[in-house]
Amino acid sequence: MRTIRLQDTAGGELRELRPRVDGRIGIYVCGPTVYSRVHIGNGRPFVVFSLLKRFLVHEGYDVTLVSNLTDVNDKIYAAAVREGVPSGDLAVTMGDHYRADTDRLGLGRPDVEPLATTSMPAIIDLIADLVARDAAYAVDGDVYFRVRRDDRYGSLSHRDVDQMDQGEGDDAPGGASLKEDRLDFALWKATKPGEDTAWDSPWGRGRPGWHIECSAMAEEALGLGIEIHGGGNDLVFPHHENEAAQTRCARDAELAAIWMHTGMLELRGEKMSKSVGNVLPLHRAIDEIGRDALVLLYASAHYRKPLGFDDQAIAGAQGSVRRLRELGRRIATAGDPGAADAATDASGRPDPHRDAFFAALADDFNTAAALGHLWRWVREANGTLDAGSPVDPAPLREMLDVLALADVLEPVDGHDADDGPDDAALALLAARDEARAAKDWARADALRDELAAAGWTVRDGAGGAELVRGDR
RNA sequence: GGCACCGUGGCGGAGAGGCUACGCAGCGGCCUGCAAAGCCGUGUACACCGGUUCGAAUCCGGUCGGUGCCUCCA
Repeated sequence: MRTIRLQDTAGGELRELRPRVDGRIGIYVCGPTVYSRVHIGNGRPFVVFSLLKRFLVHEGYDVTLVSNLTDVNDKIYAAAVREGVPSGDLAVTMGDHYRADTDRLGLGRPDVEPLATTSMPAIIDLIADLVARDAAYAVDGDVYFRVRRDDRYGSLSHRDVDQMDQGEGDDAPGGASLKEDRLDFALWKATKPGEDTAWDSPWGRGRPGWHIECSAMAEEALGLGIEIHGGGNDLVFPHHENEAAQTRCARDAELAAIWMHTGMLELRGEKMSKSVGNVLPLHRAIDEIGRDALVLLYASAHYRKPLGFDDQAIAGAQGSVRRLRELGRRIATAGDPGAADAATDASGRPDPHRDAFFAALADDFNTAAALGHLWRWVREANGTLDAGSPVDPAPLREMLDVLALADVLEPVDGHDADDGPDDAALALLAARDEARAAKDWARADALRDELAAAGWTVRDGAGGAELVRGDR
């Protein structure tokens, strides 16, 4: 196993990944609040942590990826009222959409996907523990977390509690606050008129606050000191700060060893978010861009950096996928060079590009740098093929597999069953061969145009002409 | 205002004191009847101004511009 280092938001520096139990890694990622279809910005953590899991599995770890769905919350109530449906129904519908949309990414599912609504016992227990420890207090059916009780509050997001306190703004727009301190936040909220779901608790009927559910679900699924806790960097404060504080005060232990945060997607230099209105829904992105190009696009930037999404970037990713496909096709037609170990080339030498690829991933999961090495491999392979030698695709497949892109090497190219040229196309090709033999270039070119219209690209090679599926 | 961070060639995007990735697009060449594909080559790229250094895109200071969070947000 390689030494793997990841940037920890709390420490602000690279931290070595050290499993609590040898060979086992737990990852908890904050998933979406299911009140509408997810967009490609929401998709980034899903992709990043799914790919990270693939990499860790490749490295020999037994990985458990847990990602929750927040299915009770103000936004869901509001959206349900707008649409005139029960909030529980809306959450179920949108949860189903979320799973279906992310399924289409082809990255598999997280191992566990807990729901807030089915985690109530753990949530209530955790709140009760906080109350018992005096880190939380109940008022009129609400329960609040006593922020100043946690002397390390602010350590994750690098904020000073006293400075936070100086901010302005109204605390409770609708009325007087029940909080002892304006920094305190709700663990449990008494049910209000207009809210159509509520659960019994020692403090009365109500529902959990947003932050507490993650502390409870994460601990329930993975225990304390989770190797990696992740999410978008817009969750650092207050969500993750609060999660960390809750667990710390309830358990005298840290919830996570490494806090990993993904950067925002940007459209025209602005964060993509529903409130800005510049969103591209994930399912539409998959339709329009293509699953492979989309995954490649996510992988093309380091996960912590902002990633610009524009037409040229999308076209670039699509072009890259085409090149990969083309190489896969060339390798397949060139024949089997004899199986070699994935870590060595066909002649038994170590494969430096493959090694550099995985080393880059071990260094703060730098998929962008890793791709750079993959492309060098691609270029060399093409050169080998140009020279007439076969190429062993095993190292390439190994690299692409970690990025969930190995399917581009499949000769069948996608899901169409009707692979292979039909008789009509083959007849046109034969006619063109004749015309070429007769040096009737005009006729040969006309036949090539006909083939193109039928969706076939003619490729003249040393072994004669062949037909390749044209680009859309 | 506070905290975190960013400004790299047409676009995307690595890197982080000397070796100036990579992809897409462009241009030139090889190959080809012509193309396509591939290969080779190619671009005054590191916001600006100072400083440190033998040497800075990389370090320090400042300036300008931008982003995120500080309220729900991946």
